[in-house]
Amino acid sequence: MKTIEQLLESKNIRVTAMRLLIYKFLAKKKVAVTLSDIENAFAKADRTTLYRTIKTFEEKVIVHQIDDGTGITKYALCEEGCNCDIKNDLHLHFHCNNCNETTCLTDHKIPQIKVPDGFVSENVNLVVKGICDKCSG
Amino acid sequence: MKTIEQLLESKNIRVTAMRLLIYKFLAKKKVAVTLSDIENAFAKADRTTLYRTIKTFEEKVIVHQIDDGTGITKYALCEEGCNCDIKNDLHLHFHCNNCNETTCLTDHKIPQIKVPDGFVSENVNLVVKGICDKCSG
DNA sequence: TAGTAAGTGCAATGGAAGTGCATTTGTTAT
DNA sequence: ATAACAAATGCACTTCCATTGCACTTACTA
Ligand SMILES: [Mn+2]
Ligand SMILES: [Mn+2]
Ligand SMILES: [Zn+2]
Ligand SMILES: [Zn+2]
Repeated sequence: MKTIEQLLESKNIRVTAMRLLIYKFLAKKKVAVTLSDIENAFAKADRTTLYRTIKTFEEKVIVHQIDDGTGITKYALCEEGCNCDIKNDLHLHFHCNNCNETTCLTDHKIPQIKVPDGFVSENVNLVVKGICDKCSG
Repeated sequence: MKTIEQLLESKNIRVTAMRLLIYKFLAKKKVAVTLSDIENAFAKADRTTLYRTIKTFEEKVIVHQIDDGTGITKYALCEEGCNCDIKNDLHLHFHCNNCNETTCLTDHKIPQIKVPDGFVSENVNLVVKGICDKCSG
């Protein structure tokens, strides 16, 4: 089990207070977060810093981006050893129409999708919408 | 085979010049279009009119919206007898990473997706990304 | 410890989406 | 046909998220 510091160093980005805080925030959350979620959590920090931090995390494959169709991009921590950099996430995402939260279903892999002749599939984005476990209870 | 006029009337919306033009534009295109594609095609018309026309078409299930992950919503004509109103499209969409065009694969239906216990699936958005037939040739 | 590269904060921009209201156009009833 | 009404259009404005330029500060490294 790596520390966050070790993780950041292994990705060749500097360890800063802000990055540690944001990483911990993401780790604590069990659902994907928007930039404004982060802004609300760190009201004292500048938006741009938070924005660029998350972009750096994305670039270094510490988080992955999720487009759940709400029009607002969300982010969630990557699994260790994921290959978010090659393909998009192989796991699927669930967006709750009730609480509006988006969850990584990390152990639900996306099935093989057939495309017509001439088309080459490189990656697949799959978002299931419905009612999440917390809301359906 | 219905005329466009008959189609619009059957959906209880008025036949106007603009609507006919936009419908024909969509029919001519074999790929999904953005609002600004339409704006470019009808530079003389007001943006709002185009916007509201496409929203009306969407509401009346003449077009369906496609979120291909580019951040810009696209639209494409519905098939006759589709049920875009109930679930999202059952067919899948292909986004070309080369030409940036999005195609309806109308006869490629989305497979059944399993979700964990407690989650209820209502609809599914599936976008395959890669190289389209025109670009892979 | 000086120099350099990276990170942060502030201000401004841009694009897409959406709304209020006045005007025009089409439909319907007299 | 014409008045009355409803729907469609055009213009102006707004909001929200994403993104960038530049100055300043902080962290690494020779
Ligand atoms: Mn995920
Ligand atoms: Mn489609
Ligand atoms: Zn929920
Ligand atoms: Zn292509």
